[in-house]
Amino acid sequence: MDVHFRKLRSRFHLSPAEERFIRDSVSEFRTYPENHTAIRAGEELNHSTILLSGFMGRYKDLKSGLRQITELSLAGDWTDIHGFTLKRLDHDIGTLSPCRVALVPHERLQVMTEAYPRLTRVYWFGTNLDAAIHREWELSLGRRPGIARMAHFFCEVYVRLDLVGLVQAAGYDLPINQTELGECLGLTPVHVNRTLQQLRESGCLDFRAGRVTIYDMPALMRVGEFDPGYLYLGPQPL
Amino acid sequence: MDVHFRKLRSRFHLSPAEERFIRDSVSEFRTYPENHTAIRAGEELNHSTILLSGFMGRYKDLKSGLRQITELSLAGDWTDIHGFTLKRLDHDIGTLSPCRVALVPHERLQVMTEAYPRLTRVYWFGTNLDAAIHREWELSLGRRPGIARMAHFFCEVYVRLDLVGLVQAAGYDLPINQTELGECLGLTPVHVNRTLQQLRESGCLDFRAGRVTIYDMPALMRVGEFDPGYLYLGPQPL
DNA sequence: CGTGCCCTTGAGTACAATCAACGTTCGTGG
DNA sequence: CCACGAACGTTGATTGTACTCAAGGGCACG
Repeated sequence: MDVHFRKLRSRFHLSPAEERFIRDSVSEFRTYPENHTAIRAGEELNHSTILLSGFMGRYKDLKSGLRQITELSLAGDWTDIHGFTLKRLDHDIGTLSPCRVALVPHERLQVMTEAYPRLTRVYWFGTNLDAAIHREWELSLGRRPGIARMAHFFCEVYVRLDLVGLVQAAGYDLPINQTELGECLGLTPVHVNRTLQQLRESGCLDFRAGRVTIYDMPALMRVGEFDPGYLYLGPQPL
Repeated sequence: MDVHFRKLRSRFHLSPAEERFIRDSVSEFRTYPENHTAIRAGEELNHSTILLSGFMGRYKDLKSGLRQITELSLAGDWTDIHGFTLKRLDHDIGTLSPCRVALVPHERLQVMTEAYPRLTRVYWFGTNLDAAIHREWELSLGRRPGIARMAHFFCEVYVRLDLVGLVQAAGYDLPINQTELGECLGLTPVHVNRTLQQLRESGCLDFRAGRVTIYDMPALMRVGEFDPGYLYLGPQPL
């Protein structure tokens, strides 16, 4: 759970009572294998999930089989706290790697909204941050060319992983394949491959075998026109 | 304000006290002209806005001048309640037509989170619904071909306007031009024009002079692969 | 040592962008 | 009242980014 509080504390001060309330709210820990669908669209929900380690994603599919990942969940994130108010999701949630999660019953979140208004606002902020990430991806998918979209994506994941100490000197682990990367970027696997080669040749970045190596972050940010404002980093007023 | 409560009541029961609290929270009514930027990205916020009539949008821009509209706000919607927790936005908010709005100070929303937990959950639901719409647009922008994207868009607006009685027999008013439609769909104006012609020729729909006329809704839904599940229509558990 | 998964490459295609011009409508001012 | 300009819509020609189809290569694992 520490990774969750670490992420929270990067933006907000939490009282001991608030932190204790959340710690005491976990009803169960689980481990999921790679490529496991944890929640299916439409299914009735009575708990939400905190991702402790690994990578999960939100998936939406077309009948044609084409699939879009609409957001990546990283260690420390709620994967589905929006399910607390929505009660069923409009998308699947699945793992991209083996994952460890903590489950929190919705009754506890209900109690939270009644007894811990500040904590409620903190988590409301969290879902609004998710929406901000969705919007940035809409901009990428709608308007950025493939290479900028990809560069922007790697910048975002860099910054978000850095929040929880998962960035090392020259890069980070991202255990997904090129097809899944394409599902994030709205590109076919073949085109992902060719675009990756462009980024490699430009000397910005390498991505292979689930490992991102960044050679030139400023250049990468320039290519992706990356501005982290939408991630609301650092202490927030609230 | 009635249009706002009408939309709320389509999904939730509101107590008289809750409704009164919101009515009493409006500090000001305003009228904006067409094409007015009401909120700029990054600007510090101390109120949120309910759209009473007209059409507004959330805009994100690239340096190149390309622009993406990430969501449309319709009469009855909060345009920026996410600003309550975020305190500044990652996008501009502007009008697509002349608009009438009601402003609610953030102090009142703060009080709401402390005294009206159920109302808080209702509005939290609202921002989660916004995120669901963002996700559906990500799917459109990333994976649907232009014509399906456009058909899907017109279906969504149809359903959302219908909620507040703004759909007439054969269609609805949508006072935007082809360039703005392209900014919603991630298409250039020229391509929007050609795609519209395809929809016209197929007999599904006509869009001209700010008016959408639907000739064959089932066909339109088929073209856009539209399933309204993501709009969480009808009474919600919460 | 296959077999399957993933990555890579090549050739051809297509959807959508770009560039450029022209038409229509409408409001405004001479 | 007509001329003009601006905004918007339409069309044609051309280009290019990204997709499709197809095949081959590397590597891990049973």
